[in-house]
Amino acid sequence: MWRVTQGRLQRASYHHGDLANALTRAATELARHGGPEAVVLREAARQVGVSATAAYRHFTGHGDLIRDVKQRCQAALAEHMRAELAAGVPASDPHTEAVRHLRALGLGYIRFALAEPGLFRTAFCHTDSVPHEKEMDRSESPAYAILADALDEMMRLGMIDEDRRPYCETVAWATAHGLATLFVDGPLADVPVADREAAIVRTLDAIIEGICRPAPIA
Amino acid sequence: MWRVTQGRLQRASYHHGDLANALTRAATELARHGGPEAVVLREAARQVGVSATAAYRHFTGHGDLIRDVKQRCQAALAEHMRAELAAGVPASDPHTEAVRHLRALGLGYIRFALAEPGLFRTAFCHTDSVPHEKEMDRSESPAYAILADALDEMMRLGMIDEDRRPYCETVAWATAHGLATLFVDGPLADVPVADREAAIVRTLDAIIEGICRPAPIA
DNA sequence: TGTACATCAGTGAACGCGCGTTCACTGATGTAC
DNA sequence: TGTACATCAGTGAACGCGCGTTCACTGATGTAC
Repeated sequence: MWRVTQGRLQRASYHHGDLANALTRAATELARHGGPEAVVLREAARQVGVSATAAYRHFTGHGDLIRDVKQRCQAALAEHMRAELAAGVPASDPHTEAVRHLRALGLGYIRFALAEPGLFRTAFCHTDSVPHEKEMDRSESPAYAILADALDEMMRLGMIDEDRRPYCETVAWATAHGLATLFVDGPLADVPVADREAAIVRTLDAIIEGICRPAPIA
Repeated sequence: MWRVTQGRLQRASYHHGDLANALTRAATELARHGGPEAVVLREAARQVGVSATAAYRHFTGHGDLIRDVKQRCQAALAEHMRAELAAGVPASDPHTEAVRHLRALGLGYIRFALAEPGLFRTAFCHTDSVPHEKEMDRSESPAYAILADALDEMMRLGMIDEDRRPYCETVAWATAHGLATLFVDGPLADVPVADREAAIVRTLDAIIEGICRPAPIA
């Protein structure tokens, strides 16, 4: 599909063959380095070595392109969480194992945000939502499913009371998300790494306790 | 300073008298309705009824203007939190009162975000940080001080162990911030109001417990 | 009390930029006969 | 096995937009004498 001519990389054929993917990939790379603002249709085309107009054969426009990029970023986040979970050592005690799951997901979330701030910001960037076109259901996200499973398991083990089970996903998600955005994007971006790490551990500890324990406070 | 001539509001004098403030106020109004992207120097000048060039007598440029707007937004958030706290009934029991403080601050944070999404997003918008110009110290924020005081009080009352006191501000902040951004900006923007309210209550409960209780979990 | 003059705070026209998008087009591909 | 032709996937030039910003300017204000 490509060949080197006079020291320059050129397309061998007039037709690209996989332009839609190539554009999305290039646009994702732009997002990686500059966040959602950097996702520019013309620049993506430039990177691929194609005229800007060519993009319109595969996307209805800029909004269509960035939607794809956003989904890739969300998928990358989910994959990172899954990997963090897989990297740990399973515990034999089911209680410990359930907590490990929760902690790994939270840590994976935050680690991804810190490692790939551009992709993270893009995954949650503000796009003019198209009301008739359905938003990706969060229950379809593999990471969300793992989280829900971990919480279900905790309930089955008696670590979470049945009446306190609802909305636990949101509790966990909000905590990880807040931590990530404050450190990546926000006012806590400048705190020293050691403090940041301590705050992350402390926060994950606190939220796990908050989810697990019954409520003895008025 | 202003008079009505032929049914149109016109400046009575060539000099405005308070243009810097007027521009910041107009720009904040833009932020209120459209978030940080809507803070456009030319539009602010238009709203005030002044040429765009006039702004450069009072701001070095667009970045300077939006920095001021951002600070206003942060101040508005802090004020909202303070008001939420003041609106509640103080409890005689110091334990209950300390918890009330924590909850009111969190609730004020989230309520502000939901009531004024544009201002909230602007308060935390990504601005090219000027390294030599010092970022506003968060300990200067009145809301942050109230939070820290509430946590100190809890420690004094024995509700928080001394060794678990550090980073509690971050724990609380992250939770409220995550909740706010997910609901305002993010993937949870479409959940029904009843679910949203329940999730908020549940999350605040959980985080307060997570902060207060000692850790019986391995 | 008046007047010259420096300074301050506005004006309007214009520039350059890069974007998303449209247009009329052309080269490549595949299919019917 | 060739060939006509519809269709697909690219091209390059151009448009309009609104922005931030600069320029040379002018009207208003205040101050020294």
